[in-house]
Amino acid sequence: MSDNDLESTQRRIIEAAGIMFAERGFESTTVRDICQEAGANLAAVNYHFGDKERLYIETVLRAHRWCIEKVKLPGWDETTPATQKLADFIITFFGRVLSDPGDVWQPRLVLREVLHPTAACAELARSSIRPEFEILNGILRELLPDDISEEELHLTAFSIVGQCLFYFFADGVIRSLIVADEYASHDVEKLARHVTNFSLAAIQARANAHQPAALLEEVER
Amino acid sequence: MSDNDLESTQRRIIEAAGIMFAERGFESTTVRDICQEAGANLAAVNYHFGDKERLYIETVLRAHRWCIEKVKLPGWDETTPATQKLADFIITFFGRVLSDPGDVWQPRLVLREVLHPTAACAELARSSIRPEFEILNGILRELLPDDISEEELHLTAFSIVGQCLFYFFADGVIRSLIVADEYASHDVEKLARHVTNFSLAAIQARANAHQPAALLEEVER
DNA sequence: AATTGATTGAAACAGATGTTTTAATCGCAT
DNA sequence: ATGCGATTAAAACATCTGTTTCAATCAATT
Repeated sequence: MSDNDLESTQRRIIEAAGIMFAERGFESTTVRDICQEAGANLAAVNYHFGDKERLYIETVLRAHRWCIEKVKLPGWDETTPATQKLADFIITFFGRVLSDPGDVWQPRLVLREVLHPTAACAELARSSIRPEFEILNGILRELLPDDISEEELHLTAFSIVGQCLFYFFADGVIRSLIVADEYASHDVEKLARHVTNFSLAAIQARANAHQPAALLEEVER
Repeated sequence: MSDNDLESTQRRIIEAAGIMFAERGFESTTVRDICQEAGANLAAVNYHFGDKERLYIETVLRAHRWCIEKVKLPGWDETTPATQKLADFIITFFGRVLSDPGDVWQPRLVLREVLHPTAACAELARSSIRPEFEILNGILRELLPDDISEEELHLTAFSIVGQCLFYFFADGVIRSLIVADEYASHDVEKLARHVTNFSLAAIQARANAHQPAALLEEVER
């Protein structure tokens, strides 16, 4: 009954449920499938967790704690350049997006819940995503001109996470658009490098255009 | 019984089904809900369409035809600059992504099917998305250096559509991250302008970096 | 007006799914 | 060994959902 008993029925159920919830969602996953996969009796879910929804909440909470524990940003100090922070942020983000399904299901379940919150976990979804958003905004504030509007800051942040998340939610589309070899060659480092270069180029162009922009207009007149 | 009879039961069922399929997906939408919303009898779906799946296919096919008809790229000629083509592509793409749910459900249903293809419509999803992908690749080939790799071309295309689609699939997240006024101020023109500027800046930086890159390496040695 | 085919309405059916019940079994302290 | 609480097993239950059935109704034609 210990929480750390790797062979306990609860553990096996959480593991099976996590994989299936992450892959097919709450509604499309049946209690029977979970129990069969976990090698447990049909009544085990209700006995150990009360009902299916409480099992789901428990699974999402554990997945969230797992992510906080395992997928961490590296430590920064005051000498770390903002460009490095952005690169770190993006590669960490990709670590979740591209986690192997099946083996590591926790980030996928959390991402699914964040993108399409269940009523039960809506609050967790909000509270888990906001700090990351603020970290990214902080990095971008260092990279962009001081007088940038909050709105443009947010649009820039959305552009970055949008690029990353695309590989998560459009995985099937990507697989059908490019040849198998190219798809297989996608990995965290390569994709993170592309998104970092692409975004930094756009950000630095925006930063450089800030002051000279007025001058250029003068010239054109 | 006419296909254009706006008051026919088929029409009302397709309209109700489209809205609900687009919003909640195939599995989470029940035949009973559709018929109630359409003011039709429970047996109407099976009588007019055979079964629920064939109703779904018919609804997706009509939505797809509607999109081809209504959401079109403007005409280009050989004098149209590639930057303009990219701007056109992005704003057209946003026209689908940000369509008003409820009133205009067709683009959302097609997007949903493209991102998470049902077995029944997988082929349609693939065949409808590939031409758009090739159009975007063509535009990017004009903007990027000639010797760009296919892979980098594709990654750049993914960066652009990823930014656009983010506003589609992460709508709930966005709403919870920014204040209501800012969310309400999002419209097709503004978002398309941001994504276009962001992406063009990144692309042009990449184009300019192409030749000088080797020189810079020389200098560093 | 009568007939015929298409459509609609109401009820029932069959299968799947979450939950509950009740008895059997296991682990362990006494 | 015994008794007891925790766990598991098997079956049944209740509800939901897609589908079918069959009679009633409607619309158009003769």
